[in-house]
Order: sequence, then structure tokens, then C-alpha cells
Amino acid sequence: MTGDLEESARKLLEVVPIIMQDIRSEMRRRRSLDLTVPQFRALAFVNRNEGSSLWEVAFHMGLTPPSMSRLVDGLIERGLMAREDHPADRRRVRLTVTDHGLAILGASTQGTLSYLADKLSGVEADKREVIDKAMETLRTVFATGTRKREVT
Amino acid sequence: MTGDLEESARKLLEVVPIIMQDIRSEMRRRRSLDLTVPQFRALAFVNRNEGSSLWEVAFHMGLTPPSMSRLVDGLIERGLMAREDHPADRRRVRLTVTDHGLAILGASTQGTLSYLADKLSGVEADKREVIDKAMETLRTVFATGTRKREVT
DNA sequence: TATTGTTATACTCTATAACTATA
DNA sequence: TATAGTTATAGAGTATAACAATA
Repeated sequence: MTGDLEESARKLLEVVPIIMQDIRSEMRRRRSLDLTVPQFRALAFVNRNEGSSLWEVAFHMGLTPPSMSRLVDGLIERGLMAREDHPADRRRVRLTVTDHGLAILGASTQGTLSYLADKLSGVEADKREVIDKAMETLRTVFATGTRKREVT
Repeated sequence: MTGDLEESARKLLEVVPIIMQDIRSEMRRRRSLDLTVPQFRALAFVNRNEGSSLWEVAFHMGLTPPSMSRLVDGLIERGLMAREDHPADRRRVRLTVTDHGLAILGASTQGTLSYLADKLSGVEADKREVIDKAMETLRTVFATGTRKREVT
């Protein structure tokens, strides 16, 4: 009884925004750390990719460079990220996560993970495994670098 | 080889924002219709629940009433939604989707569904079924009305 | 007094357009 | 000329605080 493609799409479009909203609210609720989802994602990416350029992070997140520039501004203002010159190419920028940023990132990650784990704790093991597998497939489908550059 | 709870949570936290970002970008790309995800969700909810109060929609979406009020303002300005007095309780408001709103909602839904269906078309049927099942489980886990009211 | 909603204010996210600096 | 990034400007999403109207 496999549904058709559009039915799958419909489920995705129904459920994903609900989860996202929930994650967002949860992150906002922990005021002390208070990272928005985009801030969190940017920090996590730069942490995994020390010395990224602005463009790389923007591309990864599917944002335009100006949007990313502002996002980074905010993180730097709060002392979570640092922006240095790139030694080889002076147009570029080297982004790094500060110690403080790393601490916040870690705490925020743990907090959100605990929250989600708690939510999932009521799900039977086999169903949870189904979720795991689904996420793995979806990750490849919606992989990074998906952003379509405008024809403009 | 079932992973632990936290591993499941980690996958969710990694993948869901990526999908969301993709949906958001896609909706923005179709400028003519140009509904944001929250606008889309609000319209869809009110369409399914003719005559909802502001509070009901806000609760469904996990937003505060002021946020919802503004969101609705925007939809009304664009002629997609209407706000009437509730006959029985004059504090309340009756929200309805206009004909134009319904048309836009339909077109936007179709556009986004086609986009997602296209993305999913490369996925084997059995994996797609796994995704379907995962979404069904996740819908119950993150069901509407999840919003925790602040203790404040 | 409790409920429903709006207004005022303030940030963040995000985009496009226009610009600067470097290659 | 092409690439990397920033600044200017603007609209939407979101929150808290303060308020008005109705029950």
C-alpha cells in the first residue's frame, strides 16, 4: 500500500514545519543561551570547518552573502565568532568559532538534543529506527549545496 | 543495531532544518505567489477551520497572539484573509480565507508539492515508504498544541 | 477578575541593489 | 572583468510589555 509521490510530499510539507517550529520555540525558551536556529547552524558549520569563508557558509546554509554577513555580524558582536583576514587572498575572510562560542554551541546543542530525546523517548524502538532511516535518506535528498542560484 | 535516543535526536536536529530551509527557499523562489511558510500555514489552518479565533490559530502554530495578529494583518492587507466580529462573543474574531486566498493557497500548495515530489522521485519506493511512516510517527510526537506556555 | 485581541517597541532573518577592494 | 564581502534599505517573523474591550 505504497502511497504516491505527492502523498509523500504532502506528509513532508505537513510535518516538517511543525517539528521546526517546535525546535525554534525550544531554542528561544532557553534564553540564557539564546541562539536562533540560523545562528546555531552557522556556528556548527564554522566549528566543523575552521577558517571557512563567508561564501562557503552562505552556500551551505542556502543564504545570500549579505544575509550571511549580517548573521555573522551578530555572532561577532556577541563574541561567539571571529572574522580574520585570509593570508593568501585578501578579499576573503577566515571565520572561526571563539572559545566562548564553542561553549555556547555545546550547551545549546546539549539542551536541544535533550529536549528532542525526551520527546522521542515515548516512541517504540522500531518506530524510532524508522525515523532514523528516514532522516538518513532525507539528508541525501536535501543535501547541502542544494540552493539553486537565481538565473538573475 | 538500534542507535540510542540521543543519536536519533541528533539526526533530527541535523536534517529537519535543512529540509525546512529548502522548502522556504523554494517558496520564496516562486515570487508571484510568494507566501512565506508561516503565512501558508496560517491560511491552511484557517481554511480547514473556518471561523477560527486568533487565539486558536496562534496556539496551533505555537505563536504568541501579538505575533499572530501581525501575521494576520499582512494576510488581510493582501486580501487573502478576512477578519469579522464573532456574533456571540464580541471579544473574539472570526477568521476566514477569501476566495483569492483560497486560490493562492491552492497554487502555492501545488507548487511546493510538485517541487517536493520531484525531489523525492529519485528515492526508491521502499525508502519512500520508510519516510512516510516516519512522518506519521513524528506528527504524533510533535502534535499541535505542543507549545509550552511560559510560566511567566 | 479573566479572556481576547491590538499597539508599541525591538531584534533577527532575509532579500535585492549598489558599492569597495582585491585578483 | 570576475570574485569576495559589506552597506543600505526594506519587509516579514517573532517576542515582551502595556493597553483596551468584553465577559
